[in-house]
Amino acid sequence: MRLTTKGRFAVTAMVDLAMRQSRGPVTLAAISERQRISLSYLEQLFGKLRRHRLVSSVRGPGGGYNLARPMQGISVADIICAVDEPLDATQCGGKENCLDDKRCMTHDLWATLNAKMYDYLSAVTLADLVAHQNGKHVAVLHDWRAAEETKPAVAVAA
Amino acid sequence: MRLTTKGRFAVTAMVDLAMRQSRGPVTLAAISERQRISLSYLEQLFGKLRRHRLVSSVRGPGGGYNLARPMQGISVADIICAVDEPLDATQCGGKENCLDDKRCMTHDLWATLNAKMYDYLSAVTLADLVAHQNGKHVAVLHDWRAAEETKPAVAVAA
DNA sequence: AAATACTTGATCGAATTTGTCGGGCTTTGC
DNA sequence: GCAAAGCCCGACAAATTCGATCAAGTATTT
Repeated sequence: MRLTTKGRFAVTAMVDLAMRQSRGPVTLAAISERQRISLSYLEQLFGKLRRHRLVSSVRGPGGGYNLARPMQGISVADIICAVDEPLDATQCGGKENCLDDKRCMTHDLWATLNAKMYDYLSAVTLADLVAHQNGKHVAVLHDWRAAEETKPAVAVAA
Repeated sequence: MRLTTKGRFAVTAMVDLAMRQSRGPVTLAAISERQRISLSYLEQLFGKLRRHRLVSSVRGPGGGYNLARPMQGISVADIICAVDEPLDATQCGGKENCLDDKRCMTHDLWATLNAKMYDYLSAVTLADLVAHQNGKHVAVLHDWRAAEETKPAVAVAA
């Protein structure tokens, strides 16, 4: 799972959409203005989001986009995967013949790390982000890590 | 914090280095061959890693690179930050005047999410990855999330 | 029913980033 | 001095990012 500005834009736009869709379809032009994202870019992003069934569109005046599911059912990981499609490319191509002998170090390494990132981002839903945005306390966004007893060798100062 | 293939390459190379540096300096040519990363690219990467004091170099025959600190003190986040320098660019430029009224949604949103990713990747050290590579069980790479009682609203099926 | 405004949908293009190749230079052990 | 290595640079293709323009669909108005 890659984590780029593209995914950020998509998540930002989706949060904006989630916060307003109670008042009917939301236009990309409005999101573009509020979030300062180029309209053209949003169009591409929402094209992918629509093809991945995360949003549905209503054309014509008064139209715009709606969430395809309740926002409790849409995770950050869903959004990022939708816009960042080519999610694999572990450089070995997913096969195991990546290196001479056994499967390359990279493969297992990143598979593990990727799974962790994915786990976390799957646990954060649009509803969580909207609640956080409204000043509420959201568990996933604060005490996600285990208590002290499972904390590993702590990282060095950044 | 961005998460791109560049960072992956750097981490892979650093794990390779960590696994062999007990036998003295490791040459980029050797890493290049083992990990199938272009030598020139490795040079660029290690240039940054050296400038960020994560590795030190020894010139001349028999030379190569060493870790600048023990591998327990080098986190994945350190490596990624070193090679991905322009880490900010939250599109609002770090200021708070990014949107009309209050600081833009994006800012706070990604600051939070970023901090989580960073926290996690800071907790994983080169030593952890090497141990995992050697088939040992490493806590951070498995049960990182809190026990059931703190688990938040669970994510939807992917 | 036709015109029109609004909004999605698709295609193209420039700018940036990735990753590779090649060369030349410097340091240093032999 | 020679060869092994780091170091630095510029050129390059490929992929990604970001933006602009045009085409198509639909509700409202006339």
